[in-house]
Amino acid sequence: MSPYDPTAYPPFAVTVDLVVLTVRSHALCALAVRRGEAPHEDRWALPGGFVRTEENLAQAAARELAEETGLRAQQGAGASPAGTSAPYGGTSGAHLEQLATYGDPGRDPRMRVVSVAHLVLAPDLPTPRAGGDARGARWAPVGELLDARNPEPLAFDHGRILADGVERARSKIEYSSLATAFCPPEFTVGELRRVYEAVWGVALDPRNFHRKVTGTPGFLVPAGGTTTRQGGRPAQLFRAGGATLLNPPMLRPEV
Amino acid sequence: MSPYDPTAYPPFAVTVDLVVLTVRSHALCALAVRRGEAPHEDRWALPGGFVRTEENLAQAAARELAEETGLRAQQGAGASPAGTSAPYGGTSGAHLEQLATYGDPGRDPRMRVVSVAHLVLAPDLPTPRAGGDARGARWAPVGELLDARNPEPLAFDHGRILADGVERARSKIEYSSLATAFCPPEFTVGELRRVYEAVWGVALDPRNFHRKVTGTPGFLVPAGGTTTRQGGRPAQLFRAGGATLLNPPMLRPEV
DNA sequence: GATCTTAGTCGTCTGCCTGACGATAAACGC
DNA sequence: GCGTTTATCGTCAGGCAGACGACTAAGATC
Repeated sequence: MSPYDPTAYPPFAVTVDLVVLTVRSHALCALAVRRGEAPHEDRWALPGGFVRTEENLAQAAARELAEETGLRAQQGAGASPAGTSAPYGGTSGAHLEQLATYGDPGRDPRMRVVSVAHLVLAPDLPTPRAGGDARGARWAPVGELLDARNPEPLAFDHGRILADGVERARSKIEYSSLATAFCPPEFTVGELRRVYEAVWGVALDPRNFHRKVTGTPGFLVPAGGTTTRQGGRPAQLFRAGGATLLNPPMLRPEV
Repeated sequence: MSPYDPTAYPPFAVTVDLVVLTVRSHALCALAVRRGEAPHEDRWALPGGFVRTEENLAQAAARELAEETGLRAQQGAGASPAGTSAPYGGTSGAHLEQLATYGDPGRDPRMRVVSVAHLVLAPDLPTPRAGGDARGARWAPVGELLDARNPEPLAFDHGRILADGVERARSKIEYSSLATAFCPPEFTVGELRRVYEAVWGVALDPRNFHRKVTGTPGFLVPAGGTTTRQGGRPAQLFRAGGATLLNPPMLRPEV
């Protein structure tokens, strides 16, 4: 077979962009970096970078994630649309799954760039160092980043990508146990509830929530201790169980 | 701003591949084409092709779809992961949404190719003509294409892509009204039920199904006639209503 | 040390939805 | 007419979620 004629197809650059979500102080936050180079120099954007020749898409996303946050990724089913979380028992890894691909001709003024966005769900982390070509990095509440009146909207089409990632996270914690990816290895029912409340932006009944999560087989396993770090009566500590799919799902209240 | 230095990133080719699903004679079928050129010449594959410079990903998918089937696509929310169907009132267009992106380094022996797979749901169509560089085209039951004992498995990683697309379709008709995309503009409750049965590969209770779909506001609107094309008592004809999300969802029986 | 505040946990009740049917209706072929 | 096929309406029991009462156990405050 002869080598493929490179004039027969248009050349593209392929990047990965990351929507890294976490919950801190009762708000859903995303990782944003301040760009250190053109285009959109000095504007906030999602972390990301070019895919290298020898790596696949998930590896590129994991590499960028490690470079920006030091997080090891627990990959879901890779490119699989219904990316299920790999079984794990409370390591400090974050959940990583492919989100969607964005390739409009004008989205990057330099050249034709196709970006494969990935979604990362991580427990609360310290403020990241600015890595690589970024001038700064911060956790920003998604409501603020997506606010149409924000004087510093995200660069490129990253606002759209972030919105898609947030919507994916919101719907996915309904029918999977992925909300535990926002929690430390051991957590209480109340902490898990505050994750749902922050991601959905609603208040949930503590009693019904407790009944639901403790009554779903395989969702939570007791870790054997208690904590009072939230104040009030000591709460039992749990670890994420092996179950990945919630059936019946956790219902998101209407409006 | 100076033009971007093309030596600073590795060049990729970007393609779209299509998982085109339909229901014919009670079986979920996918469109397969016989390749007319290397690599994998004469093997069955999913339809697809290179993305052109001036078009976005959804446009490329719609163009390939038209070239292979003559179908006009009703695009969902494009790259949006929760691609919702555009509102429409019974045209002959098919549903199109982005599925996932596949970019392992060795997936195409010619060069580094990143493929943005799209999912198309279409009503029953005549056997397509072989378009472009294909030697042939056919509707094949997905169970047959994905059977590990099939002596003619799909080329490249198209088996994996097809499996992901089928799983997406199976889960999506649970909580959306997308099953109507498999039906002609006017259809009966029984025809819709046979779509669910073919996609899920299960038998559903006609009485409970009827109660569910007619009781969900906005799912179906009466078209004002009846038909006996399925034999038996005449059935009311319906059109797809405006609702896209089914809440509560249609439950897929276990096992 | 009594009391207040904050959370966590266990129960109860009611309404909605689903699954498993029975029964009836309206066409067709013989 | 009679059996067959498909559509459509009803009934009933069980499961689950929302609303909410009651009790428990820690730290904070007076």
